[in-house]
Amino acid sequence: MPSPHDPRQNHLLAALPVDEYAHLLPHLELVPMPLGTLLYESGAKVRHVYFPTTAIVSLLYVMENGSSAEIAVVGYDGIAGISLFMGGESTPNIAVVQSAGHGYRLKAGVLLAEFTKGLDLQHLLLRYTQALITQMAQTAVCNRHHAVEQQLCRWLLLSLDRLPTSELTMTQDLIANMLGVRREGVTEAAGHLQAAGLIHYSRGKITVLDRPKLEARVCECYAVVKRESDRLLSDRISH
Amino acid sequence: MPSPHDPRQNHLLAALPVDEYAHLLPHLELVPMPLGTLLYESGAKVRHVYFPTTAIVSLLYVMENGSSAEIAVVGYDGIAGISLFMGGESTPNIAVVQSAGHGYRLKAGVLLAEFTKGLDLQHLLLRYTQALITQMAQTAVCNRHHAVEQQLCRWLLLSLDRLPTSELTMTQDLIANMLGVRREGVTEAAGHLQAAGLIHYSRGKITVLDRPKLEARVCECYAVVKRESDRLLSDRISH
DNA sequence: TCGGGTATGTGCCACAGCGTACAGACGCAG
DNA sequence: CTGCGTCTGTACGCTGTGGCACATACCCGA
Repeated sequence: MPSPHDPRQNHLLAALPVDEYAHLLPHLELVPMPLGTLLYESGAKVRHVYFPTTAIVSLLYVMENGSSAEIAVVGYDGIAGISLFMGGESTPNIAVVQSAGHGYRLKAGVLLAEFTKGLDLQHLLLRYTQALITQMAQTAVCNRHHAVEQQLCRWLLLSLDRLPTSELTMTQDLIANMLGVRREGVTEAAGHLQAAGLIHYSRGKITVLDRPKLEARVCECYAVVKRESDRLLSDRISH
Repeated sequence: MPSPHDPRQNHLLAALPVDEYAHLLPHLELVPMPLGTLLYESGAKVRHVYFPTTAIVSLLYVMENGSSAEIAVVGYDGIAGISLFMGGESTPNIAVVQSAGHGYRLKAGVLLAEFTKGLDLQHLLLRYTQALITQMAQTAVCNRHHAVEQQLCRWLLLSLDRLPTSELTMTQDLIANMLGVRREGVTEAAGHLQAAGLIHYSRGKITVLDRPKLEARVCECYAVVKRESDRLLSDRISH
């Protein structure tokens, strides 16, 4: 009988060849990741990296005045803590659990040792980092040019892609913090989407009813990120 | 008598230990980089990487409707073409010369071979990439929360940091394309700065008269990027 | 069952930025 | 010196979003 938890639910771990995976496996520690957990603080040294399986992690920048903006989002497709192997050990951003679930964590030293060998893990993590860079770049573009409603669509789709069901637990207030807009703006945009029958929500539960229509309404940013992620992280790793 | 052109004007090349630098040196090709040169197209395979010395390169995303937004800027502090060693070979962005000058380019294969050895060059490029990530993330934040005038200040300071003089050749129209705003918005913001005696400009020449006051008026984004770049790329590389 | 906290809906005003149009101002080529 | 193209300045209305205030709806626990 298979365990409900398996590190290979994370796509990066799943893409590793068996021998490299075997090196990491004894060190992978299953951790619950409840909503709101702070994985990294701004400027703090990274002690563990996290491979989410069912949780979703949000990378945020918090401004001096307290308002915030989401930079990128990480789910079972990725890893939180790239500054470790990029060599900086910390970033000015924070990482917060946006959707509760589980993940596997690894002590910094273990990952670094394996990364330094320069084998498949390194290639994989660097390609993933490039996908993350694309996501950040597109976030910048979207923040510049697109309306709140479109950004909400993008955000919903990015979350949906990282969840097993089409229901997400997330208040409008939290979404507003992620997007860096007013809560009322989210209320209004979500009202439109609900009126059009694309979603249903009530008190922190959002259900996506019609994903195709959502994709029809989103800005090009979503597709750019999706296409690039698929390209970079198709299971066949090309060297 | 020293040549006016020296690869070590580029800080990444300058930070390399002599033996690794020696491997690259025979392959480094001095190239003029006139204003507007397209170094990479969206999705095109990277054939060369560029180490600017006196030129400045802008990484842009161009939307389907033709409008654009700057993602990050690269000068003598960096390298254009990170997708090569990150493993993706291409990105959805373009790279354009924003300020004319020179740089050294290297064939993709040469850089990749040296990068794969996993020595100082690799560490250096990855740390630089992290600095670039910070710049992108902060661009996203700035686009979300800050006014055009502050973004103009940030843009001027980022450019100034990568130039030898305090004069930049750049029409307001071009700046507007970079920032992804209207030309009139730049005119207005620049008018304020000129009235306050911070800058002087006329027909494509902008002279910064009072940098300290410019730094006083810029949003926190500039300092975040600067601090992180300095931290990651101080000449002593820590392993 | 009732109360209090939380989540959502709505309205109002202010204003920055967009789209558009057009008027100077400057510089270079002829 | 003249004319034309380019760059910069200014004005107008419009809309999306921010800041604020408050009303309603829902849930959970006492």
